[in-house]
Formats: sequence, structure tokens, C-alpha cells
Amino acid sequence: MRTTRRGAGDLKAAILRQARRLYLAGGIEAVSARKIAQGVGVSATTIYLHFRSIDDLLDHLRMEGHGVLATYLGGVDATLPALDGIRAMGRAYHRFGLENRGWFALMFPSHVTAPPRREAVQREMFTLMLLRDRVQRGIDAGDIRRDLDVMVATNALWAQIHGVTALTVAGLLVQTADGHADAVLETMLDGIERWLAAPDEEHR
Amino acid sequence: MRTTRRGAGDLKAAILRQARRLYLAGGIEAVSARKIAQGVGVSATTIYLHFRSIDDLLDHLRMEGHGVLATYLGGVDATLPALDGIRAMGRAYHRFGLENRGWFALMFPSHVTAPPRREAVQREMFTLMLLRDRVQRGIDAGDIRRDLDVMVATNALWAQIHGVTALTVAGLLVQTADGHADAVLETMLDGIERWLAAPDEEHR
DNA sequence: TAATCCACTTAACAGTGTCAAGTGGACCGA
DNA sequence: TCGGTCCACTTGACACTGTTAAGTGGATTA
Repeated sequence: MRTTRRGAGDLKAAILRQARRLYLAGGIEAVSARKIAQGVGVSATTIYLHFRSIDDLLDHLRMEGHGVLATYLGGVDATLPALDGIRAMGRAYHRFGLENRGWFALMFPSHVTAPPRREAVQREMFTLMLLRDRVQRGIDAGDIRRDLDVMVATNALWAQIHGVTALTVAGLLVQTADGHADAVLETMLDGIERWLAAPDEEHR
Repeated sequence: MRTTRRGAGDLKAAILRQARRLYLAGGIEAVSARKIAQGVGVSATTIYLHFRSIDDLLDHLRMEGHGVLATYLGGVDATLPALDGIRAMGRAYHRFGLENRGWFALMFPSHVTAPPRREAVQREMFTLMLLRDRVQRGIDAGDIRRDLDVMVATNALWAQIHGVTALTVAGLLVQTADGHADAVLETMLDGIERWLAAPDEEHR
């Protein structure tokens, strides 16, 4: 019993907005076609006129999450020396995870049913390239060892930081004696610096 | 219309067996009370006489997964020097993830709804202690830097290896030029060794 | 033999994703 | 202004899901 016709794309945005609200408030289990529809004031099947499936809708949310992550990583001072910049990016990634547990869990699900959307992969690549550029610049400037394959090292860097963030978000890291939550992250960042640093750095 | 009475615990084991079969064949979405029940030849509600909920049942499966992981890690030669042993454990963890993607995804879900079962946490601690012991022995033997907090370092080690395994299992690692999948793992293990090694190791 | 027990079943509720068919207001040409 | 077309949205339904309340019937006990 619709009275006024919405502008094209308007309803789609409203559906996404409501889905985001539900997800951030109650996790993935709080998101359902009927609940979204009720919040928007529309029937449940209307959603399927704008999204192929609920999974497709969640993919759109996932992309939003990558956008949020990009703002965290993009906020790192671009003028920092390579090693300091990489440290800062590690802290930013970690902070993103802790401050946005919902987004993080949505973006990095452990159960991979379908291949991710092409667009999502592109966004992921984009943020990874932010890291890669720092590694490359570090190599060019002589701050980082030259014997590393840039892309392999970048992947390894990402995996390390992602690992500590994922385990922390999941609450799986065994509490350490001092209870200082960031100790693991900082220790890892120290290790990363030792690993990446060019061997003769101190002599120059 | 049951004709013969099962021995106590027998049916519970059969339910778990069927759930495991369904899960390993089709992932978490293939597991449902009715499907398990049908496979066992029993009504769906019978499951609730043996498990408090489907989540509870999945927790039991989760524990099995920790058991499988423990066999991988326990299979690492105990007589290896500390650094070599840690390398081997990293490879074993990674191999476990790739050869048992289903178990891995079940054991380390990104969405944490309820706190994990106490028993599951204990198993996780157990496997983590296998790693911790190697670190401690390495410190005692002078192979590993003494200025590290053992538990913090162990957590950091686990997080790093977990990170590369999780991203690989999820298919998220960006392909490297040479396409050698293990390159990232091996590069990371090199970095770990550099990080952990006692500074004067080469002089002794 | 009669009573009790309890492992299991049946029936149902409320929720889920999703599709086929219908409806009605907005638009467009005559 | 009338008739027709279009299509955004709704209704109703199907096949699932987890979970609970009540019933049943064979085995065990008194």
C-alpha cells in the first residue's frame, strides 16, 4: 500500500542502512530479511528486488567494512620512515579490529562459502597495497632488507598483524601475567622491525 | 517405534559421528538437527536429550578438532633444537589448517557468540603450552633471547602462525608472483627465527 | 501382575531464506 | 480524458531451521 514512490536507489540505501544498524547492534544473527523489511517499512520480499540474496546484501556491508578499515590505514602519517610507518599501520589495523569487532568479524569470516565479490577483493587489495608501498619505499630507501620479495613480505606482514588482531577480537589470546593486552602486539611489532631492518642500518 | 534399546552413550556417539560426517562433507550449513537425526535413524528432538543445543553439539565437534591439531603438533620431534622445533611447529600448524580446513574454520570462528566451553579452552591451552615449552627451553639453552616474556612471545608466535594459516585457508592471501603458496609461511618463519635468536648465538 | 520409569516420538511454534503470482499506482500514447 | 502498459511492491506459500510440551510404549521394578 505504498503511497509515494521512492527515488531509485533510495530504498536500496535504506535497506542497507537498516541492515547495518541491525548487524552492528546484534551481530549477524540479528540480520534477517523480515527484520530489515519491518524496519524500513516494506515487505520482506522487496529486499530481493534490490539484492540477489541476503548473502549478497551482507557482501555490500562487508565492502563498507573495508572502507572503514581503509580510513584507519589511510590515516597513518605518510611521511613516516618506512619502519615507523609499518609499525603505525600495524597499530591502526589492530585498533580497527578492536574498535569495530563487528566489521572485522564480517570482513574476515572463517567459513568461506562462496568466493568473495570481485569488488570486495579489489578493496582488500587496495588496503594491502598501502602496506606494500611502504615496504617498497623502505627497500628503496635502504631501511628494509633488499633480499625480500616485496609481495611475499607484505603478505607475511599482513598475516602477522591480522593474526594477533583476529585472536584478540575472538578473545582467544591467553591472558599474560601483566594483563597488558597490547603487549603481544607490541612484541610482535618489535619482532617485525628486527626482521625487516636492513642489516647495516645502524652503521649508516 | 524403537525396537532395541541402545546402550547408554552409544546414541550420543552416533549423533556426534553423523554430525561430523555432515559437517566435513558440507560445512556448517549442512549440519541440522533433522539431518543428523535422519542419518542416525531417530527423531530430531532426540538430539536434545543428549545435547543442550546444536551449538553445544558443535562445541563437542570443536573439541575433536583441537584433538586433531594436538596430534599434528605432538608429532613434531621433541628433540629438535628450540628454533628448529618452533619452525616445525609452525609448519605443522599450517599443514593442519590446509589439510583440515573444516576443522580449522570450526575451531576458530570469527563470530564469537557465546564464550567457548571450558574444556575447549583447556585443550587450546594445552596445545599452546606445547609451543610455550619450546620457547622456554630455547631460553634456558641460550638459543632464544632472554629479554622476552615467555608467555607474551608464545602468544605472539601463535598469532603470527595462526594469521598466515587463517588467511591461507580463507583464500585471502594475494597470490605472489611465483605462485609458491608456502613462500609467505617460510618467509614468516625466517623472520621469526631472526626475531627469536639470541644475539650472540653465532659467536658461541 | 501392576506400577513406575524414561528413552524416544509426535505435534507444534516461531522463526528463517526465497519464489510465483497478484495488485495498484504512475506513466505514456491516442 | 481514456486505455493500456509497466513495474515497484505485496500477498501467500514452500521448505527449511532450532526448540519445547505433551504423549507413548517397551523395559524394569515392586
